[in-house]
Amino acid sequence: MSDHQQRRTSPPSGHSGDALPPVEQHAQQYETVRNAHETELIEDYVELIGDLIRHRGEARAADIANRMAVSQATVSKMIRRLNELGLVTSKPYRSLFLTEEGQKMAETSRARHDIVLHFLRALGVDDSTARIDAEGMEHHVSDKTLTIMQRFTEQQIK
Amino acid sequence: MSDHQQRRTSPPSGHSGDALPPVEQHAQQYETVRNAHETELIEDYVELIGDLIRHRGEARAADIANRMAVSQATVSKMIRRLNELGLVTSKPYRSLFLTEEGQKMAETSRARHDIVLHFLRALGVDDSTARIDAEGMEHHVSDKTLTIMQRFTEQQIK
DNA sequence: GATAATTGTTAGCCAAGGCTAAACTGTTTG
DNA sequence: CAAACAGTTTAGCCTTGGCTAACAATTATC
Ligand SMILES: [Mn+2]
Ligand SMILES: [Mn+2]
Ligand SMILES: [Mn+2]
Ligand SMILES: [Mn+2]
Repeated sequence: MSDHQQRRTSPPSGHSGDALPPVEQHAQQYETVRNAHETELIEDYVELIGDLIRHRGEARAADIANRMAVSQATVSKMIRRLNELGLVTSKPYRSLFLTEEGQKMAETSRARHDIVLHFLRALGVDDSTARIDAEGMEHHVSDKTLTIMQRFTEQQIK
Repeated sequence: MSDHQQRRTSPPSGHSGDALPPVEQHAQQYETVRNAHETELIEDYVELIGDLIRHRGEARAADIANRMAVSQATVSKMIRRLNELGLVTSKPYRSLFLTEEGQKMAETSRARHDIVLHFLRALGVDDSTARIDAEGMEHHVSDKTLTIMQRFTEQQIK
């Protein structure tokens, strides 16, 4: 008698929940998430730099490190990357500036972040929870959903 | 005349938008996101393995690779990690099983995933967009927000 | 203006999560 | 039952994004 298991057992007929999506669609879900992960940290840096400039007049590495709860070395390394990507300009030991492209990204990210944050609040989530959730969710919300969120928030306010 | 810039310039008085949150709160936003990133891939694997077992009777590495759009080598390596974490059991060249702990995680992840997906649909997002957004958002939605989403979905259905 | 404190950089380490190429095992088929 | 095929594993490579420790530059203080 063989100890091999059958290669394809039939699904236990009475299983609950939705069916699995077709392979291609399922694959696209994960791919989209992986792509978002590649850009999200960049976006958060650029957005924060923009916010610091707007609210404080300048963006310094030490402030970024404090606000992100990350070492200064990590920030320094990331700034080099942002530089290479053409998003910020920086001279050694001086504060940071956004390039045209960086400003555009900062603006877009901030707008999206705000929509998600305001949506969560309109939904009834308390401010500090909303801020935490928005920081992560923002990178995974499609433009379509963003539009719907914005409409919802406006409805609630009226 | 010195070419030094002033170290602290005052904020351009007429800046738009919300104020920056206090440093500690701001830091916590980013920390929470970083923590979520450490577990989210693990959760997706475990959840998918659970789904494959439920819907297909077994979970094989090749199926995971196809559904995740990732190489088999990547899956193989990840399975070793899941093993070390005590989430799955596996014999070489055989299909996968979830441990007690793995089953618990699969169940929790699936429940959370479903709440987010159903919420997005209730909000008016089309199915395929909702699926993509939910796959990323789920890992960044707090329990508090999850509860609110669930209530919202139930309201819409009634 | 010398010294102390703060801020920024560099070097070198690590883990996670991708990949390709090559080897190996299990299953199916002629 | 041997060969071909499909599935799995391993080795080795790469990038990202963390860290610490040591050093360098700037700014503040006496
Ligand atoms: Mn943001
Ligand atoms: Mn963010
Ligand atoms: Mn999921
Ligand atoms: Mn997911």
